[in-house]
Amino acid sequence: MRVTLKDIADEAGVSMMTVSNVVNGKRARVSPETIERIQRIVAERGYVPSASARSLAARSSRMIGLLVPAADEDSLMISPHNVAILGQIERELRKSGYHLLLRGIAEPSEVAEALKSWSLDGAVLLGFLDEDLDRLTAGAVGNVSLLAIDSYSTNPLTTGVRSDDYTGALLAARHLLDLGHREIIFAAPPFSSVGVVHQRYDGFRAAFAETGLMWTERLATVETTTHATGRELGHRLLTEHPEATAVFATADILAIGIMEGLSDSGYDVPSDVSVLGFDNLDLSEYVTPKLTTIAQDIPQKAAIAVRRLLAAIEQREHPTEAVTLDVHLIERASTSHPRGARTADTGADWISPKPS
Amino acid sequence: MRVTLKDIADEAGVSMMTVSNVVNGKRARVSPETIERIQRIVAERGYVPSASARSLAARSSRMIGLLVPAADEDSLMISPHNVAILGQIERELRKSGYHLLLRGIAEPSEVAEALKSWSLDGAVLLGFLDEDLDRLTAGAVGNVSLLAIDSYSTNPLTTGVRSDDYTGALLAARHLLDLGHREIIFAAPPFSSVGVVHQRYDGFRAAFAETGLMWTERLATVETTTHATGRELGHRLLTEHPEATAVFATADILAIGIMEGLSDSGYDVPSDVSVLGFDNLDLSEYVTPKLTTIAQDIPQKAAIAVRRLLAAIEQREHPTEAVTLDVHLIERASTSHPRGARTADTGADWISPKPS
DNA sequence: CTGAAAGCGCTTACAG
DNA sequence: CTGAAAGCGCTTACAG
Repeated sequence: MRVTLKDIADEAGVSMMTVSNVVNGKRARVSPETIERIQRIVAERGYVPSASARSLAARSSRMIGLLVPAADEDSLMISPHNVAILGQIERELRKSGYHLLLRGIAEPSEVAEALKSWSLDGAVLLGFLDEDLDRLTAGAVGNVSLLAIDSYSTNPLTTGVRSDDYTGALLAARHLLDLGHREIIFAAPPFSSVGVVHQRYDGFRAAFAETGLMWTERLATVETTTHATGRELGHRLLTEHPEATAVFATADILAIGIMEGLSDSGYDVPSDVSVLGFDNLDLSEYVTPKLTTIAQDIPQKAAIAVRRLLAAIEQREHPTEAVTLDVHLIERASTSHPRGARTADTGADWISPKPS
Repeated sequence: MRVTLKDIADEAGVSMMTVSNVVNGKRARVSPETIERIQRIVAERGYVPSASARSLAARSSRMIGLLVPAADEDSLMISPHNVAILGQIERELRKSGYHLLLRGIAEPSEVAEALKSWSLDGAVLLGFLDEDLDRLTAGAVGNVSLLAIDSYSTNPLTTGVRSDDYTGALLAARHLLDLGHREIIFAAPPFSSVGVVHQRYDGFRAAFAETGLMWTERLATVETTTHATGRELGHRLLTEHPEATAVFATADILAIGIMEGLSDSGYDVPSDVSVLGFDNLDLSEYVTPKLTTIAQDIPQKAAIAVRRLLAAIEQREHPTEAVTLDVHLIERASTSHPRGARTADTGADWISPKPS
């Protein structure tokens, strides 16, 4: 039923080895005529090599794992940012003749399991916290290449590829400072001393330091980075921080939730409070007002990640230097100069909203 | 280096077969003590079976392909709707011990190629047009189960799982008719006589028929279902259809673009034009005004798809009856009664919008 | 309840 | 430039 190497070899009157060489593009070892004849037969018979057999014999699968966090009973929570990454990663792998195994990871041991089970040549870790990386890579075999997206971990088993989070936050804070804001809230999920959010925290504070100002610690913490928690934060923001005139949120989706929460509570963005995000999701242009944010080059991030991973795999070398990609500010309508006074009664001293 | 079945067998003093039976849960054939001893050794040694070897020997991979359209040089275009589906599919497969190969399909032949190469047990086709399904499944081998999401194709090789698109559009049109609208535009990508959009077209017209009204054919066609094309449509909508008071768009993302285009052109939604979408994306609650839309149960759609696919695989039967899932209307702020007169000057005869 | 043998479809040295 | 043989790590009948 299935067409095999042997079938092709028999029909072509050559050995399996020769067919194998042709199929795998090792043409130096075969005469041109033989190559052509074999290729014709392959096409005619619709021969497709068995990836399992190849993996088994060659100890390499040409398959890469894309590992993402998954609570045990939950669906994969793929953020809009990570969807874009995923799509690009698949494309880059496909272009290079690799396949992609998508796998949700509920427990650390599952990383090693996936790696071993399918003899994966490598894996991309997407969406994990740096704090968890060591535990996750614990059982990884020596010869698989691991790459973590958005990681600042110094874990020697993984390479990191990320945007310049420090500079992004610096640009964000600078923008708000330039507009005249002084009381700026840093809205973020809980963060430790390592990782993306901490970098943004550092960059944010650095902007104050530059200008000689002191940043009064105004952290607003959300449990998770979602629209819902952002909205909730928006509701209580000016109650808890009545002096605030601006918010920098570490993600667009969070910023958008905050804008809605503020709006619910009768505040206007940006005239009462400026809001600035991070990611430049498509979504940030769909909301009202359009979100000022920090843009990362997501396709480039994914492309570089794949290229580095494949380089490591194919040359059997493990580059450990991380890569950091540029970011820039995109100014839209959610930030403006601060007002002197503020009132929760939007009807009072009414300011003409931008035509929506 | 790698721990194999044989290693475990040797250490346990039994045959490979016995270990294989234990690992695969065929416990009826092994004594309890042996089972326990083997399981202990497996855990100690960190034995993970080789999926390639198993696939090769068993002619079944326990791997399912998730096949999505991909232009050759493009990244996977995964719509928000399909992201949700993807996450759920991965979860359901994982729960059942299957793995997921994610693959972009640029040419029809790649479907058969992916299927054969990895000896996939089955595949889910996500995001393809019904028109293309026959061509895509052409080279599919007999024993793989194929399932198409959102398909009305009668292709005998595939099962379809979809939402009740006809009823969804019916509910949408009824809602607008009930509000008093008569001049309603049907905004959609180009569609043929089969498939999701056509179903919605039929349901839409059926609502008019119910009430004894005639629907004057007011089709507004967009090239693709995206925010950008929607916005563009919004710009020209009332120029091309000055009598229109409402729009039903076949997707939320399109509806949201249309709202923005209308707004750009100085029209107010819903007081000038009501807009109604389809999908109930998270996004539909983030925009202003919040979008009235038709909700589908996406997790259920994915879960049922996987369950049916696995049932077909494990029982070696090919159910061909398609499944249709319920939908319902979610009324938010983008629809309201039509106005008698209309003017591009939103300030004119102002109607109080629903509190957002 | 347990085992020995054949075979799944390839690739990898090693020869010539 | 081409080939014969061994082996990758499993499962599948078939025996006992």
